[in-house]
Amino acid sequence: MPATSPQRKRRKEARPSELTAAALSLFVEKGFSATRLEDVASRAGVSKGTLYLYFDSKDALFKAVIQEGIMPVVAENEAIAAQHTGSSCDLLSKLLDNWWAKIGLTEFAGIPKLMIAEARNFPEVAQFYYENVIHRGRALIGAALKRGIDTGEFRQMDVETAIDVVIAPILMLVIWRFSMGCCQNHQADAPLYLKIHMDILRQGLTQTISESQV
Amino acid sequence: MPATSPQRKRRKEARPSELTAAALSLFVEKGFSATRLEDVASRAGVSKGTLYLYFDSKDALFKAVIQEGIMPVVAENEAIAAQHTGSSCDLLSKLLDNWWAKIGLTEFAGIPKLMIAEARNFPEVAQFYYENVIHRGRALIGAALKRGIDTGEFRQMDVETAIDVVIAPILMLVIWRFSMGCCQNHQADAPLYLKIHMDILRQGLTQTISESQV
DNA sequence: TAAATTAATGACTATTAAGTCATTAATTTA
DNA sequence: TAAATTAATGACTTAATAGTCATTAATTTA
Repeated sequence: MPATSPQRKRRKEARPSELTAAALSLFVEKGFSATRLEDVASRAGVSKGTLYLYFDSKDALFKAVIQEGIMPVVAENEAIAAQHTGSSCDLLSKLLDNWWAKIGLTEFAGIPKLMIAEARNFPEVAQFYYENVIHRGRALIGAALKRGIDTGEFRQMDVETAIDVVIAPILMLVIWRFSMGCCQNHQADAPLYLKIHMDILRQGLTQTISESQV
Repeated sequence: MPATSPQRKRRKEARPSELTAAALSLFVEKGFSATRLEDVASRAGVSKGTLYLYFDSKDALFKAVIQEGIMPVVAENEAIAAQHTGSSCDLLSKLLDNWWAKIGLTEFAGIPKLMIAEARNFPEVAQFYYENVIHRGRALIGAALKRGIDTGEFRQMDVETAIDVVIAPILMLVIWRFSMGCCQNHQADAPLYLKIHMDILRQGLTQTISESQV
């Protein structure tokens, strides 16, 4: 009778999510290219061979991380936008708040930096991320801006370009944290940063009385 | 009498700048880590051994690229700020214009993305870049904002945070071009983008009459 | 409980690239 | 022009790491 637990455990169901969790941590910490699959496996408590039992390649592992953790948040935001009634500025605020809670405050906040860092060297992965996250995210902001212009809440503007101006400071905040952030002692105060960004945007986007009279 | 030119040329003076030029191209194209020094050497028309004759390591080669191409532009902008008379909004515009001409429109535009991508894995390089480029650049924008607040041209704001909001869209523009840009057919229209950014900023930063009366 | 199944292993192959150094050849000096 | 100097070379060493596969052992089925 073996009093000790067996050296190997067979846990077919639990492995994939344990592996994607380990992968997320390491991808965010080291980047995609610099993460060694042996480290992912060992953090998940299995051998490298086991990892390849569940994921065909490093690319496949990464796609699983995105599918599991980020795509559901995009879907949530699409639902928020569909249901929203009220000002367009409030809608922008709501979308930002949800993204901040589910991505900005979690380990997933490291993914935008990772994508920017590795997109060119891993075009297939980049394409997947673009179609499933970026494209849909931009469409959401674009629709909110267009809605505001149509109701007269926002002034006329080139929507595609304004999307970038709206998104950029928020992206930079998380990108910074996972890159150059290590160099400065002064870490940006995120809530204050987001408030100031929304303030500048609110005043910058809003139609002034003189404009509306033209 | 050898009619053919010699197989080897000894060109001690020209090698360093030829090597940094080749390095810049490849660093920007592939990233720091993924660039092979053998490729840098061969693009510069020499062997790998020769590269090591002039630069002790990959890190040293990168530092030379920054020192030669980016630090002079930072110095130019410091001079522009020191000499400026006129509105603070115009000063911001001038600084942006010079940066755009010397960095944004050249191969150096790829460096911000590179730094963000590799800072964590190459902390020594990141520290060098932070001290010599980022810190000085932020100080310039911060001084311009403070000047505007002091004269009453801009409203009261947290300067450190506002610096980020001012810089972020411009950084994202070049970061995008060298990363996810490959995924979308619609390349952002840079001049239009910069104009819209300055417009939103102008209105977003400016003190309104109601605020000044408080 | 014996046989069949399959989850898990880790040694192995193949490849890539940083950095070294003994050798070679262009150029300068005597 | 012969000797001394030094710029340039590229084969070599060393160290990673993605992905494979024959073997092992936990679990299920008969």
